Amino acid sequence: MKAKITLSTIAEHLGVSTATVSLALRDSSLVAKATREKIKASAAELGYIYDRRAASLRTSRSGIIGVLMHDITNPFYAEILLAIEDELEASRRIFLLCNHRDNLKTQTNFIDTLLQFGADGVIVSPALGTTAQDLEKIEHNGLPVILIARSIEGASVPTFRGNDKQGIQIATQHLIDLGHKEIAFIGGLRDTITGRERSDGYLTALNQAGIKPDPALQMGSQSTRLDGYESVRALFASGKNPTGIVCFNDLIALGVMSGLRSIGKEPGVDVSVTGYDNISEAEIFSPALTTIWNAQQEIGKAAARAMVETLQGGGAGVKSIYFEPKFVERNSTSQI
Amino acid sequence: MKAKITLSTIAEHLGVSTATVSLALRDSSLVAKATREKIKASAAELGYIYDRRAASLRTSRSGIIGVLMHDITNPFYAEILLAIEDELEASRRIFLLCNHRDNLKTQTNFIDTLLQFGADGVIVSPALGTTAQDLEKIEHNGLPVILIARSIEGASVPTFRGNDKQGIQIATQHLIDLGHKEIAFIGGLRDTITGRERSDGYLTALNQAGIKPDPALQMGSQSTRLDGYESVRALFASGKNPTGIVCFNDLIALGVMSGLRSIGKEPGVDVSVTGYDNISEAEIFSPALTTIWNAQQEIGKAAARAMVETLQGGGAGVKSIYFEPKFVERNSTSQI
DNA sequence: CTGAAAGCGCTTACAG
DNA sequence: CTGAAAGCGCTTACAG
Repeated sequence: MKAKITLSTIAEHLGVSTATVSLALRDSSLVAKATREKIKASAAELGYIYDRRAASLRTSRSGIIGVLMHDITNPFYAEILLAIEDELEASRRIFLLCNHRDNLKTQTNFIDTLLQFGADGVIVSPALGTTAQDLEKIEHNGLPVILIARSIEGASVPTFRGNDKQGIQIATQHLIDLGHKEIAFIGGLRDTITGRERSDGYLTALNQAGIKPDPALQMGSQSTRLDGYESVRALFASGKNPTGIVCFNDLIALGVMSGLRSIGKEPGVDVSVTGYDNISEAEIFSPALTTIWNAQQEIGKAAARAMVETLQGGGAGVKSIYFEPKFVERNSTSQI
Repeated sequence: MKAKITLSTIAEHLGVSTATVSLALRDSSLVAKATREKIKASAAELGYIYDRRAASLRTSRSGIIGVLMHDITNPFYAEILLAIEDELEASRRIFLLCNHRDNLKTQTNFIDTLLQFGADGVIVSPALGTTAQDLEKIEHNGLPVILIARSIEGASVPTFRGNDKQGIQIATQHLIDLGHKEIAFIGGLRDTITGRERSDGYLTALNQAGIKPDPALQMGSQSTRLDGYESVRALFASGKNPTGIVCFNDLIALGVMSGLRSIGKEPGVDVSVTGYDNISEAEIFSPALTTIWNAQQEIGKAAARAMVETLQGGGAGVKSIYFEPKFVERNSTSQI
């Protein structure tokens, strides 16, 4: 371990001031080109490491964007994250990631940490139970907030997500068009906005088709493969025999298809299954999953852009966007 | 947005010094209990936010641990991460995560960022092409390094991973014991240490059984579901007809099983498939995957503990561990 | 084009 | 038990 190299080390080394070194390293035209080159060369040679803590303390800008998500192991969020990453990279900002798994305490702790590090802004897919006041607290401390995937009632922050009710309605209608009458809806927590809206879309489609919804066919849960697997097994074990299943998301659908196989039913043949999101795996599963694209790439890109714009002072122009879902038909659904 | 509340705001407010406030907020017994209480109450009331940049600048400790991984969407790494998270939480440290996707440049950039923020240490699953010198550069800047999942030749840093050669040998032997003779090996990059060791384990088992390895049955690749899916389809399309497939990891195996189905072959019946890692999904896929447990929970826990120990000055006692793989038999393999 | 000086918000000897 | 003062490593007016 070596002694720390700072601006003054370089300044002394070359007989200039730290102000000059600081400006030169940021390539300011205030410093003569020759001096700049000399300083940069010296910095590289000495192995100088820029101290962001000091700089951030002085400027009160940190270049940090906090990103909070439910579950990065869910490809839907991973794909949003990729898009954010691509977008922020161009702006030379870095992001701190928190996987809160719908735990409000984890979310709160992380936000406190962001505040302590002087983060510039936060993009958040809010944990269950997040209130408009929670978001106001962040904004009150000077950080712009942007919501993705879930909206919060009463919050006046830009929000980027899909039109969930419409999306699930399309999926349900697709099964109805194929002749299905006993259609289950599996996954999603009813106390989230997405859970409610998707449930709504399902019920609306059934009602429009004159099918009476059966509460025993509606099973809420978290949204992992395991939840789908267990729910569908429980459903059939309870004596129900739906021929179509609308799933809250693709992960649930993949779990449901595995669960169906485990009880001797072939998905796409014996039971039709729809997903939601269109994660990349949907295409390569067998049977390939009929699903609804949930605009994850667009959501990530729009959120990151809106954040950068806001930080550059153009936040007034940022508007919430509800992306149109797109239907993707594959092999997991068929005529009854 | 309010004016910033600092130690001096509180100090002025109560007519004490900032030194006293600083000590009181960290609950130092140097400050009278009554004073402490008063200060804490005032801090809470004013909405004081501790400035870690300033503190870290002063103490040159940041409480940040960097964690670098190939791919957090791979549950193997996600499960390691969970274990690290649990362990670090207890020590009041936070971690910064980087998903480098085997891109050396992404890794380098992130490490530079860590250095700039004055991180205390780094736990890394190194990107392809990382050298012992790269790690030395980090240590040279005062950060202890701990490796997980992959080791680096010539590096003298603590490493926590499984015994890969042995693990794959067990899987291959299992297929041999079931009577398979045409056994493929799919996935993994041969230029990584894990890729080489697992390939080695496969070849060793075949050789011991007197089976001549066929190069056309060995397909290296990245390690996603999609890679498994495409590889197995290409393999059968090329005219080969293995009855058993040893996969580099579980994700590959899941992709392979989907790929088999897509060409009309039933995994576990027509073709036996083994995985590696034992991620949670292995158990709920249909057929449930026969695989090798790769100690991910243990790896994460050991790495985080070793890091905390090192930072507390007990690093001399930290030794590398190669965890024993465990065979888990399920339904994706059967007698030929 | 370059330098001297102040200050961001902490913590830590040191003095009393 | 409490306070005054220095200093961590930057950046930014300001002066020349």
